[in-house]
Parts: sequence; structure tokens; C-alpha cells
Amino acid sequence: MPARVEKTISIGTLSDRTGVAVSALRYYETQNLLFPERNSGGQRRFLRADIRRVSFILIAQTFGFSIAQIKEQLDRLPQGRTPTKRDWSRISTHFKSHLDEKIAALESMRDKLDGCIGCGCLSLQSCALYNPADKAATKGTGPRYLMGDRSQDI
Amino acid sequence: MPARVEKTISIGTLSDRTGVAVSALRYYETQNLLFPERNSGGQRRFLRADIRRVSFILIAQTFGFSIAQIKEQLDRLPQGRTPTKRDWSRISTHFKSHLDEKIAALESMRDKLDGCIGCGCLSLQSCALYNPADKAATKGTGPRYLMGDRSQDI
DNA sequence: CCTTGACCTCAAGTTAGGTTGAGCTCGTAG
DNA sequence: CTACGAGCTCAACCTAACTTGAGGTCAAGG
Repeated sequence: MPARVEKTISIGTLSDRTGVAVSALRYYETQNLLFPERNSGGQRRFLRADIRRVSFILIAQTFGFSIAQIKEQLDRLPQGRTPTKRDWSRISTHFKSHLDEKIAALESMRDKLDGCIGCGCLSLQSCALYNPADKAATKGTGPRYLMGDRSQDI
Repeated sequence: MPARVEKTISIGTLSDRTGVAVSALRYYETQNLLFPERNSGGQRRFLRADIRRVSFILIAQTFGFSIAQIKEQLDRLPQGRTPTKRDWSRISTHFKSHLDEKIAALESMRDKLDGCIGCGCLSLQSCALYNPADKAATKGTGPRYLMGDRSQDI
């Protein structure tokens, strides 16, 4: 007889199935990415659909999205029923556009760098790299603005 | 008479000229990105060439490089003399290749996502997104690996 | 000379995304 | 029934890249 298929899974099983540490899964719950129920003993019980949900989190992270951004995407999934492939497909499309933006921003920077390599400026006020608009492509706190040399410097 | 041009500049001046906070400049020194001398009173004295150096740090950060990676690049600059445009140009070329790699990795992921959108899988073992090799494109700790559903799941 | 703003050091705080450890409870195999 | 692995909570710790604060010094103008 095959082991019977449980309706819900434990945190350990979800960890095994996704490769995500138990501590990370609990952390995701605190960040409202997962909403496990509890059994009578207070232990978390996840749905099988949560395996896909966690996989989405993993993939989105490899694409450079923050937990907060991933939560926004997951919030678009239907409440109260297991998401269908169509639902997942819809939000994949949504984050593909973010990805396209990121790539475009990086390419724009690369092109500017191409232009700058020849002159070796890298810090001149007139340098194309002096463009705060592109900063959106990066994450983290980062620098606030750039300012270059004036004529007599260096 | 024009104000005389000082040979070295104070940390406040460097901060004004680059837009980088004084505290950040001191931090960069602890990370060995800057090597100011000290005057008799113990105050830091930077070279004008450090304006360009700091600008390089800012630009490299917008490209997503870490302080450690930026230090590696700066270490390639000649010791003992003010870097020339040629020197800067050389290291710009060097980091352009890193940038190209990043873009290529992101594009590769986007292409896989394109393939996945139709099926809505996003977590299947056979999914092209299940590819640890692409992780190199991301930074931070991130997930360790992906594992998807098996047939009867969900 | 005195004031004031710019500098100094060192320690601690911040955010993101978790991990680790202590101390205790659950639940299942034998 | 009892052991013991799996779970639980809560607090503390970790890295990166800085910022903030406390408490003290330097230097230039009046």
C-alpha cells in the first residue's frame, strides 16, 4: 500500500520539497508570504499548493526581486481558492515586464559606459553616466547623486 | 584675485564635490577604497584625483558592484602616481565585461520565463528556470536551490 | 583670545533576509 | 508508555553599506 496522501503538509516536508530552510519558511510567514493554518498542537500545516508558492518566491528572488515586491505579486493571486496555472501565468507575465525594465536600464548604462570608455572620463559633469534616472535599476541604499570634476581639477 | 587652488582637499570638500556623505567617505577609507593623508592636526587630506576615484565608486555601485568588487578594480590602478585617463579607461573596460555577463544572465532568465509563461508551471522540475547556474547573476544570499512538484501534487 | 563650525574616534543603530540557540512541547515509532 | 526527532517561540546574531550620537579637538574669522 502506498503511503496515504495527506491533505496538508508539515513545515519540514515543505522544506524538503522546496529546499528552503525551515527557518526561512517561518520568516516568510512573518512577512506575509505564506499563511499556514495550525493543527490542534499549534504546528503549522501548509497546503500542497504552497510548494508552488515557495517555488515562485525562489524564482522571483533569483530575478532580483525583494521580499516586499514578491509579496505584492503574490497578493494578486486569488484568495480562497488554489491558484490555477492561468493565475500563475498571469503573474509571471506581470513580473516579466519588471524584468524587461531592469534589463533595459542595465543596457542603457552599458551603452553609456561604451561611450565613456573611449574618453576615460568616468566622472565628468558632462558624462552620460551622470544620470540619476537610471538608479532605479539598482537596489539597496546606494549613492544619492554623482558630481564630477570641473575644468581645473586633477 | 581668485582663491588659491589648494594642493589637497578636506573631507568636507570631497563630500561637497561628490555628493557622498562625510561618514561614507570615512567608511570607504576603512574599506581601503581611499587612502587620505593626515595633516599635523590629524585631519584627512585628500588629493583632487580622489574626486574621480569617488565618482568611480558611485558609478560602479549603480552598476551593482559591491564595495569589495570595486576595491578589486581600484587596486588595479597604478600606485604612486595620479591615474591617467588611460588608466581609468582600462578599468572601465574591465568592468564593462562584468556588466555584459550580468545582462546576459538576466536575458537568459527572461527567455526561460518567456517559455514558462505559456505553461504557467513556474515550479515544475522540468522547468527551465530550475537552473542553479543562473544564480551567479544575482547577489545576496538568496535561495540555495529549487525543487518542484511531482505529478500528484497540487 | 574666543567662538564656531568642521573634524576626529569609537560604539551602536539601521535594513534585508535570514540563521542560530535556548528552552520547551508535539507526535509518532517501538 | 516512553523516547526522541520534529515543531514551537523569542531573542540574538550575521553581512553589507552606511548613519547617528557622544564626547572631544582643530582651525579660521572677528
